[in-house]
Amino acid sequence: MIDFEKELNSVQLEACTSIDGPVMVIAGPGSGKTRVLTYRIAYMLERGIAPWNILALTFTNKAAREMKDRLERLVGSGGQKVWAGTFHSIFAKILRIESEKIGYPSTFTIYDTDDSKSLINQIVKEMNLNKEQYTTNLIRNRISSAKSLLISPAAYAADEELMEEDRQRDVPHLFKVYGQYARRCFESGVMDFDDLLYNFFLLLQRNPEGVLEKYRDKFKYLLVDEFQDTNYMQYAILKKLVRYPDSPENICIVGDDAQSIYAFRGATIDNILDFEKTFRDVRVVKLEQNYRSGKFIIDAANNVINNNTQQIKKKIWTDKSDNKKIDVIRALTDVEEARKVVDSIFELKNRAHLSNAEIAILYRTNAQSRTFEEHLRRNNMPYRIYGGMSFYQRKEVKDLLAYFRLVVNSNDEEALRRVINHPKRGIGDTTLDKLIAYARENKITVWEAMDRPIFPTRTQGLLLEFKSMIDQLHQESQRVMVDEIANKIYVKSGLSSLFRNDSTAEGKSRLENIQSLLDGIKEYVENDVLGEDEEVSEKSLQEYLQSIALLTDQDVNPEDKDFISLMSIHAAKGLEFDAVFVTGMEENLFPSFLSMDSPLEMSEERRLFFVALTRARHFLTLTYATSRFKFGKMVYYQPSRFLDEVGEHNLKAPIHKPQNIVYERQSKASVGGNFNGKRSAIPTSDKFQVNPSPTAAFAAGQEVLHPRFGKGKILRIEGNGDNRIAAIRFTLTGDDERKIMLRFAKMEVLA
DNA sequence: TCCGCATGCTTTTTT
DNA sequence: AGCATGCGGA
Repeated sequence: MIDFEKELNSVQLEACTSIDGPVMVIAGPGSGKTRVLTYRIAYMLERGIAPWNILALTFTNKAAREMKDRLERLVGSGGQKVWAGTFHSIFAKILRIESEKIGYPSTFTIYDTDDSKSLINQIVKEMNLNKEQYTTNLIRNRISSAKSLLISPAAYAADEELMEEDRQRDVPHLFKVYGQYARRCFESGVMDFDDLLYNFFLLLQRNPEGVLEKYRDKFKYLLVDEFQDTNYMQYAILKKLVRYPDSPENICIVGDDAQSIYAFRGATIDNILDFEKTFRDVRVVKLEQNYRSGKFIIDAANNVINNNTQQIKKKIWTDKSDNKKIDVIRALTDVEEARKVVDSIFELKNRAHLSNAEIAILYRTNAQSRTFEEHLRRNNMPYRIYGGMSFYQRKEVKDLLAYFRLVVNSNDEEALRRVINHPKRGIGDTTLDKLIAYARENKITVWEAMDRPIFPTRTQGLLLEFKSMIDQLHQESQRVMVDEIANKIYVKSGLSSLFRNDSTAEGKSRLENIQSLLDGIKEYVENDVLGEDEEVSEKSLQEYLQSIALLTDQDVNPEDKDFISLMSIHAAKGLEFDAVFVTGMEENLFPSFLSMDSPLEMSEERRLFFVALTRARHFLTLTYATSRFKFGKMVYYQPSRFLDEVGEHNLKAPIHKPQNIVYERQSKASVGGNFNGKRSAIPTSDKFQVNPSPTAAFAAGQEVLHPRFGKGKILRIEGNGDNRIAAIRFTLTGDDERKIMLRFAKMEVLA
């Protein structure tokens, strides 16, 4: 029996025991959020709720694992039966069971970001579009944003506003790329990361009585962690599961609007605001007591976040007497910054006896890790960089995995393209292009095209040889254990002899990586991790692939645990360390130059800084350099505005302000391109805070505020009923007028 | 078809 | 400064 009253403070207790009906827990940093989540589940189990009726969703595998571990410690093995995992992994698991209902094979494979990009490039090439305009990232971001707003290719093409945006960006045919991309994924039996959510939504949408009812009935209690990071689509899925006539609406969302740092990825704070409106009688619990950081850190964090206007009112506080002030280190260059940080780490270790594992170096962009890495290595200090290339993204690992994928799902086009001529077997680009073109013309998959007699005998022979090898392996994979088939694929593919004949240093390290991949598979097979549910128990190659497709580098556990952590602030969310260095505190770097002319993006940067500050338990150091190398060139920087917001009384010493330096104005890159992306004077993401007025309220002559275009004047109104269109002249956009469909627009009448 | 070298481009943040 | 891409030669 757990003594809930003893182990929780009164607010935490309330959050844990209010298990019926909708609950919103606003949890400040370090307020015992994970504790609440796990104790809440434990409480439910004690009350006799079956573990398989509980669904707990997180964003990262790490958070899910931590929740499961702590739950197990609390309630024993019964906790394993709770459905706890990331949005992506849980939905993937269900999709695998129900895939046929949306026309997918149960053997569907998953495209990672690189595969998606590669397919997009392929399509752009096939459509003869100019790739200077149709850049991969732009297209990918647009497609991804569309999906997270549940906009299908057809709906995209029909959406005048999106089409207008694409014309503005000089990519009027983007909708066709989206259509082709979606079709190709579907026909290849693959899903990208977004599809795992998007298709799950479709699954529920299209099968109201079969599937939707089943899962509504199954998941009687929902818990959602980091709710502030959910996007429209994720929230829509949650509502599907919880909102229906006579639903008990047992959903508990946990989040903190002050820690919302993924708006760029489509996460929207509106979800938190909407939650209270959508669900009736929401019980709101605010966890404000911080058990993590010293009082100067807490005060600094509060000072910083108070510079943001829009937020749910709360103030984090601590009763800790920790009296260590925040240190600020100024350096002349990025190299000196790294040196001083390393010096400071030495000092901390000596003076406060910290172990490496209790120290973290954080930065805004991953590129900044390099100098720190060099200095740490030079000083023989163990470190680990998160957010670089994950193990599974290494070329040699991906190559072998691509073979696995092809064996599981022979229609996986990207896997095929990757391995068909690796190792070299005389099937070059020309052949491959022809094959793909033929498949498209005849509306068959590339795999099916391979045994059509369209090539000279020699090429045909090579193709057939390859095809029958994969076919054979596929047959075998049905009978044999995963580790055995994995080894067989490694040998039969020719990769094994390729590596064995490579005696260079890189070759050796590649071989080591392959070996540890194969070892990992063996471990996977032997490790009898019970599936969360009896429905999925048999271990297939497909299941293995699915389990690793969703892993990030944070999920690979190193042998030696005592290392200094280097990571982006985004990656640090949810973590805490005794000593934290927040580096690169410079204007245009943090806050990023990309956020400079948008108040909304600036507040996100500030929330990011808030997250950075609150990672620290005792020692917090902010560092900045007045110059650093960028693309081989020296660039000068000014100290970040955020340094001033911390409050001087929280600092060990006042900030040294450099004088008489001419700062270079940075230019903006024109990449980006999700709906939050930006380019030219016309913003493409919401930049203005708007209180939408009802559609009927608009009339000619009014001054209005549009979330993206800013202030404008309504020249006239055209059409009527649902199709009323306002012709508006916006100050910002510079053109004569813009037509806005009032039914969709979220505009506010100002005067 | 394959390999080597020159060129130009990069930088948010990530499940 | 480093990496991917593209082009030309074998």
